[in-house]
Amino acid sequence: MSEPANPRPTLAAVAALAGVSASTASLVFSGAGPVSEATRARVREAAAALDYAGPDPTARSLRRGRTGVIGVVTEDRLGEAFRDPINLALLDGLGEELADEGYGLLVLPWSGPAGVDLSAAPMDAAVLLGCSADLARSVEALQRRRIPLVAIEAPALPGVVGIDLDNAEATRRGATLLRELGHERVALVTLPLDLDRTRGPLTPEREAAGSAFTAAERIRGARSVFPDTAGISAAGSSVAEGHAAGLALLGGDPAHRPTAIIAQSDLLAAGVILAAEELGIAVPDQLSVLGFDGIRLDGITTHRLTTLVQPAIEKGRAAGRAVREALAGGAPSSVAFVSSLRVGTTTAPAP
Amino acid sequence: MSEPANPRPTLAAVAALAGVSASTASLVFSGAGPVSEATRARVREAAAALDYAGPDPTARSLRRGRTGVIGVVTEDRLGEAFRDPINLALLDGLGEELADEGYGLLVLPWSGPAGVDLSAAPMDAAVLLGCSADLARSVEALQRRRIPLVAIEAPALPGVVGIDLDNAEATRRGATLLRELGHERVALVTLPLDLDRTRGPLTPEREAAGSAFTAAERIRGARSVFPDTAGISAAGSSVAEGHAAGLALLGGDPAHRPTAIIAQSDLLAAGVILAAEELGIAVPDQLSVLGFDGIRLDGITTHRLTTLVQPAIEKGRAAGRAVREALAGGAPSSVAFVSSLRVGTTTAPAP
DNA sequence: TTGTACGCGTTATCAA
DNA sequence: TTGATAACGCGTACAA
Repeated sequence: MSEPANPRPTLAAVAALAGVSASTASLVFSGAGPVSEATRARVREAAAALDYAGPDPTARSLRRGRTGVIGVVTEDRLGEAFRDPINLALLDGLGEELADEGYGLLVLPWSGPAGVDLSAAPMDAAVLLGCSADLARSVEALQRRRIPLVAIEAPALPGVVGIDLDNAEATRRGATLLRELGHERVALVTLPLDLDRTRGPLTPEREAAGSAFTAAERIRGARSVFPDTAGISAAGSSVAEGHAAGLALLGGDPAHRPTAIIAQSDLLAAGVILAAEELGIAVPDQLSVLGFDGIRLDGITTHRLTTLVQPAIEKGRAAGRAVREALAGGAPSSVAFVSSLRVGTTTAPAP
Repeated sequence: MSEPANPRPTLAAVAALAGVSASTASLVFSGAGPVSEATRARVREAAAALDYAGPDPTARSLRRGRTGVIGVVTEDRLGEAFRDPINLALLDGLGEELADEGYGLLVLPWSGPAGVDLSAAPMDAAVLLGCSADLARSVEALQRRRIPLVAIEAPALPGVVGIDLDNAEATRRGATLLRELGHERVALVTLPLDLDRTRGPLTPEREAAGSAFTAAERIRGARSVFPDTAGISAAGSSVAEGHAAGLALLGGDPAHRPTAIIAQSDLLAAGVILAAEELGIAVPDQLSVLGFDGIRLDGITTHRLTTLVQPAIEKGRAAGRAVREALAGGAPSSVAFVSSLRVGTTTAPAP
């Protein structure tokens, strides 16, 4: 006398128990269409009796042609991708525009051939978060599915809505400030150049082989002011990485050591400052440090970082709105955001 | 002469073009079943000609009864939930066990009635991340769907696999250390007590009304050593919140001010230390600080925090494994993890 | 090795 | 206001 398995009841079962047709029962749950109070009550009763959870999402998706899911394609391991405050802000913005509208966000860590199969994940649209590397391949796989695609800071691609940032121009403005302060020996601490994310000195070969769009753009902006600037590419956007890069750049002969460092993120910049302090190099008197992002650095440093503030949440919102517009049948256009230079206490005239 | 719309081709269309039946074409894409090289090639060709992206995920899900999606139910706004390093570590662990197996993670921010509809999201199983509040209601909605449920640090619930932590016992061990060091005036800085997340002094009313399981357990552990300990509940797990709480607790008369503070997270503890330093209170000589979590505090503080190290990634992995086991037809059992006290440089004998 | 038949659980359309 | 019918796009017995 074993308890019978209790399989998921179907709409048909509920309808049968209520003594109505499946289509009528469907109306009760979807709310679309006129149903008499009496039958509505009977159907609800039957549903309760069977412990019916409502229409099966998969069947509904198939029938309606919509899943209510938006894919968010990230390049990294999951935790890694979301350790970047900028991506978190983006997620917040996306959430405001999408999750609050009832969409779920399907996070798809995708690095090249590994990871989730982009062509098999159920979704109505996709947002590409940090996929500048190998972007083309993932876009290709997704475009075949005829779903709207939104890419954050990626090279322009036909049929893909871009949410862009003035990475080169903004960095150029920051570099110009340093130049005006008299700096000549300037070094770079960049974001990872590619999927490998290995820390190491910038070389023409490594830069050429790099696939990270944002990093490359910011390098370009810096070089437009300091043409031959060298530096180090970090293995991630973190205080620890900035610290390591800072030690490497600042450990040498004081006469030749850089008087300013352009870091490609605020976390990297904070790490550089930490390294400088450890080495007894005063910021900003002996070393100016420029960041990028404009995030809050609670507790990490007491300096007010000079940095390029980017509208990260706005970028997420714009991406979310683009998705909604596309799903509504519209043809959203790309958006370009601009960063603003916020001068803090980490930049000063060259010593 | 407008370009005709290019609708998503179906498997049937591909089959037709290739001159085979739909079922044969299906075999080509699923790989299951023997197909001659010749027909396989013809089907692939037809698919290429039509720019076919592969079987429709939704239809496939309906037919197979699996979506390949695991829901991750979070309590907060998205960015907020992932700003907690512990949740990030959990996500990493989950990713290792699930994303690497091809599952996508569907992030569902759910706070009470608002947010995504849990009964409408397509998923094969769900992991409840920080849903101790209002847990019962979300579990109810999900259990009707007959999908496996895994809850991280939640009150035991029938039919839900628990991934638990010794929050009370671990805190008790930390508190015991403080007691042995001679501390008597001890204050708490707790995680948010409920969904409201308002910062404020602990009162019996607020504690009773609180719904956050982890916070309550850790309070319980602390009180088992210091029965009447009061304190402040933070509005989140961040350095800034810890800082604010620290200022409030330490600003008073030195003769009555606490000599030790038990913070319920490392970020809160770091904030408390910052506040103490601002007030000229030396850590650990004049104030001992205890954290919880055992995360890396790169750059935030130079102290080595005395804290309770919890195996966060392991928790995520365990949750992922439980999901896989349940999906494979097994009956995974709950797992209880233990934290270990790591004594650093932020605790010392009471002054 | 290939094709036929059927159903997965819904919802849209239309007629009653 | 309700019900019958037909898809949605695919996978899987089973038969050929």
